[in-house]
Amino acid sequence: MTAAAHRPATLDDVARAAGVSRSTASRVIAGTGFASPDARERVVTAADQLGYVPNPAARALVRGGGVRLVVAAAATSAAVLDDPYVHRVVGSAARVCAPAGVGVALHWLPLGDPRGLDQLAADRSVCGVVLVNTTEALLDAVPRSLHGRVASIGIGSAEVPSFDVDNTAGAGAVLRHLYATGRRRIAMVTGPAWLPCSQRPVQAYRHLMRQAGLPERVVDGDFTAARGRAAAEEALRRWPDVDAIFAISDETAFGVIAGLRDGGVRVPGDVAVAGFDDIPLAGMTAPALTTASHPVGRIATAAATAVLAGRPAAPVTLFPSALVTRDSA
Amino acid sequence: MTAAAHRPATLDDVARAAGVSRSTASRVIAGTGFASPDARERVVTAADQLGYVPNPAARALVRGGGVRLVVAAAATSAAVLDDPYVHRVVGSAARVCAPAGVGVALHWLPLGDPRGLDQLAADRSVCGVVLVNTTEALLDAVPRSLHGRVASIGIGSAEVPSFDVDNTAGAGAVLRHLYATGRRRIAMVTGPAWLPCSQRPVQAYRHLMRQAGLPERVVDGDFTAARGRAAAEEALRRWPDVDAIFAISDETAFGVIAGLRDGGVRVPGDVAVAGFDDIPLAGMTAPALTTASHPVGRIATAAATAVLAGRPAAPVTLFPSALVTRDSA
DNA sequence: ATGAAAGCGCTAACAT
DNA sequence: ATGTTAGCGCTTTCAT
Repeated sequence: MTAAAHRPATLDDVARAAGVSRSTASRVIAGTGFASPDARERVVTAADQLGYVPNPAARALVRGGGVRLVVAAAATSAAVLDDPYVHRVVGSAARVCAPAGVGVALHWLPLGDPRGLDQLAADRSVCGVVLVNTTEALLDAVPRSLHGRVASIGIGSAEVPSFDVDNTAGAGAVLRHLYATGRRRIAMVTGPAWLPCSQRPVQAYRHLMRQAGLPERVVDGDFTAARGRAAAEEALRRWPDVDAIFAISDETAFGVIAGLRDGGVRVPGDVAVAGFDDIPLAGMTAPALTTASHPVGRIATAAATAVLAGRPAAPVTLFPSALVTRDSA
Repeated sequence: MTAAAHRPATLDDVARAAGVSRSTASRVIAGTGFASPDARERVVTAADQLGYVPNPAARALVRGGGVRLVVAAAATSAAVLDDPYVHRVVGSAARVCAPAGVGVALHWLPLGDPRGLDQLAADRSVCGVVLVNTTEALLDAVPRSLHGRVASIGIGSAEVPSFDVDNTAGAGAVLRHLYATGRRRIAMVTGPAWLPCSQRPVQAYRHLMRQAGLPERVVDGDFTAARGRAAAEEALRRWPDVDAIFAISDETAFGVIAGLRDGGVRVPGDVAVAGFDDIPLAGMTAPALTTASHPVGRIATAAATAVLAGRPAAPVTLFPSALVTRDSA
């Protein structure tokens, strides 16, 4: 139960203390194979008396299992390593992996050069990979040897299961809400053009606008608040009659609101603004932000769990996006 | 350079391909010991021809190094495992550890029961521990065997080096700013009472107020925006003449602003509000939040680096807190 | 049901 | 300078 031995106990210590062979001790500790009730009892007792904790590294070595799950984030720059969203994925993964004795590592995959994946595949200490900001090129670059132990938060492929929020439906709900509340000249601030999963809402937007006979007004964004601010100015300049702006991230939406304010435009009086994600602060600002909530933690957890399990997951797992109507739209 | 072998190459493969012994190959790969220029050349060539990547788990096993750095967060509930701040620490740590082949794990240490630390100490796959939300009790519970490979983000002890922002100076700067801009009835919303590092700003507050002959007005907080909102109402009720509120986290500050707004109080006209942390959104809201910026990423990076290095670090490393004056105060 | 023995991939004395 | 040898802590046939 206790015993903070200076030198951590090994399985050998346990076996010796229990008066059995290492093999027997291993069987009962790992819960595999047979052992007499008597032996089992003695091993368990010895183990927690010595404060024994199995060494996952040694275990992984012999089983060929690996001790690290790596979160590989594609991006144009290494700044992605400081991204809050990525950190949230890493945190969730770390939480899921800890009980299994698996640690999480964070790698940057330069956009044009997905060779980093080969390294990861060749590293026997890597038990699996969770892709973030996945692109088609990245998917194509996934080595065969990673099949079955890789997952994508974002788009997927035949070999790489996808875990993602239902962006299309989510964007649709936001847009429909804007329409239902009387907005007819709706602009959209997008995510980075190279990021497929951020294009989906754009497609939904274009589709819906066309269908409703409304003008399509898209300005490029990059998820940041600063860009949102600039995007608002641009929107105001190009389309003075704009009455709603849908930003593809809450950060951007807050930037848009700031930009609108700079331009003397009232929100939601003159222009409604909606975000996407529902970050914790979304409900605290003035005006409180209308947005769609996304279970990022659950998505990351599911992806990491699937990779950890090592068996092929469903090709696509979609998580619901839920409209949250507050004051800004 | 390439070669996505189906079975990842081992050191043996490299040695064989290079026509040398495993030891020689090991020496040149690990960069330790001697090797003739010729041998070195051949090993290097063979290695990258085979796409060889060393197995950190095997390496750790023989060197007794460990393959996981664990971030251990003390808290009253497991909810801490989802905390954005903790995730930020984990993310930063993961980034630092990745090149060393070390993964990061996230553990919750229940407040009253720090025995989890013994487990971590007994786990030979754990190369070190970074404590978050450190308390005195936690510090006392750090097993001797962890000494030299543990660090705290927060308070430290003789055995556990501390990496923290200079809370006292930071709070002082904020408070002085409030005073300099004419505020005289300043209230403070604290962090959780059990968290030592959140008490430091409170002490600074009390000290400064006393020194200036100003009343001390403290209301308990817990870092959340919801609590900030309630705290604002409470402050308004207890001290109708309050003219400034200093919240110990930006989230809380936004809650305070919301609460003030609920009460029909203008910010900063009637009451100035200052936060603490400078989260990304702090500059985007209306009013933009006056706060103090804290290099959380750098702190986490320093702590993880120290643990990874394994040699005793300076007892206390203080990071500067920088006042950021915006609109709210 | 249990033990003996081999080996996962690597490093580090110790020889040579 | 290089190879030989012995493990690191564990699981897993294979005998018994």
